[in-house]
This record gives sequence, structure tokens and C-alpha cells, in this order.
Amino acid sequence: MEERQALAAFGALSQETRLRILRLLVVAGPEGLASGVIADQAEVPASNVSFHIKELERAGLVASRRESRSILYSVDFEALNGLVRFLMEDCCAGQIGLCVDVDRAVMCGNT
Amino acid sequence: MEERQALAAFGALSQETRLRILRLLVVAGPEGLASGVIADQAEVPASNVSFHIKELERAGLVASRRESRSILYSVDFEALNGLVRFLMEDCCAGQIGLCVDVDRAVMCGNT
DNA sequence: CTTTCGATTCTACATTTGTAGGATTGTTGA
DNA sequence: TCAACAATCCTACAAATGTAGAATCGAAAG
Repeated sequence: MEERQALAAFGALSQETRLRILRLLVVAGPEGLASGVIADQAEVPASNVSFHIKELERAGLVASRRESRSILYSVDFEALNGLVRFLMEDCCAGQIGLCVDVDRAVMCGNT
Repeated sequence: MEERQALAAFGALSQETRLRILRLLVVAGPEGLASGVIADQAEVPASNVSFHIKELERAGLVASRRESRSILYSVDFEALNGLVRFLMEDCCAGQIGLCVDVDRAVMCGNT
């Protein structure tokens, strides 16, 4: 994952409302959710959901597809995985063992 | 890791200058770096480094200790590890296998 | 004690971000 | 075709963020 995208992704995750939206989408799975549903569940005005969804899309964390009248938004799990790996590389760089806690089943195999 | 801290940490990582500083500190290891050294290496004015370091500290990602005239800043690897785990939990929640790519040696043992 | 030097704080400013009501667009079912 | 409905766009505004020079603070060396 490129730094540019990682910066955008971190920015996207650094906002309460957006994190809440992302979590709803993670739980919803590949099926995704319509923005009206998101607005209801997150208790946020529709225009606001649009604003934040756009941000999540710009960051490459969320994809959309039309389904009849609704547009369904879903997490790009590939991108989320890429972000985890990006973070781990920064975390591990020359310091594996300092940051990774193998006992808790979080492993970094890079380098 | 609490959501509050994770939000702050993501925010801290979402800024180019801060990410650069964090990487310098990751490479430097537990020993840490003085802010003057950071300013030189990152090519950023000293006041700016102070500003961003404060942000990284507030996010709990960086710790400091005095060493003679200088103050040495170092990464809190524990916190960085916690952030990776936080991200994985969001990423995995009910969807293990969709997001985690075991072949590339990134594993999530939660749940 | 005083000078030096590393680091922060102050200040001012431009830019970006977040919020939300209302208007608009566009798809679908009647 | 047209009424309904979902979602975005427009707008205005408040708040937070990022930048950097200048002033200040504080520890340590002499």
C-alpha cells in the first residue's frame, strides 16, 4: 500500500462518525448497507453520511454498487488488510519483537 | 485499546510530517531521538516538530525522557502494537478470512 | 552566575474538516 | 408520465489543524 493511500485511510479512521460507519459496514459484510440504513443505525443526518462515505471511498476503504433504488456500500477488506500490513511494517521496521506480541497470536512475517 | 485512543492514534498517523517523524523514531528504536535531530532529518522547522511531537504524545504513540540537555523521544511500541490489534479487530469482526491473508503471514487469532 | 543551547510556547494566519438544512438529481413503481 | 423515494449536492458556518518566525524557558557547561 502506498503512503498516500495509507495517510488517507488513517485520516478516514480518525473520525468518530466514520469509524462508526466503517464498523457497521464491517459487520454487514460484503453485502453492504444502503446509506439510509447507515444514517438510521449511526443516528446521523443523511447529508452527513454522504459526506463521510465519500471520505471513506476516497480513502479506498469502501466500495459501492447500485442495487435497485439503493446504493449499497461495503468495506474493501483487501484495502483494510493492506492498511494493517502497512502499519505493521512501520511498527516492525528493524524492530520485530519489540512491537509484535506473538503470544497474543498477532504475527508479522515480513523481513 | 480504547476507541478514544485509537481515534487519536489514527489522527496522529494521518499527517505526512507526523508519519515521517514516527518512522524516524521507529528506526531509531527504544533509544529515541532528540527533537533537533528529528528537525534536521525530517527537514521541518523546530517549532513544527514540537507541535507534531506533542500530537504523537497526546495519541500515546510516543514517549519522552530527558537526557542531559536533550529530550529523547521514542516510540511506544506497546501502543503501536495495540493499534494494530484494534485495527484487526475492526477488520476481522465476524469476517475473518475475508480480510486476513494468511498466505502472506499476517494472522489474526482473535475470536 | 552567566552564557549557551536545545526545546517549547506564542502568535498570526491559511487551510481543512465537520455539521446540517434545504434543494436537486435520478431511479423505480404505479 | 408522474409520484415516491433514496441519495447526493449546495450552501453556510463553526471548529480544528498545520505552518513557521520570534520570543521565551530551562538545564547544563564554563
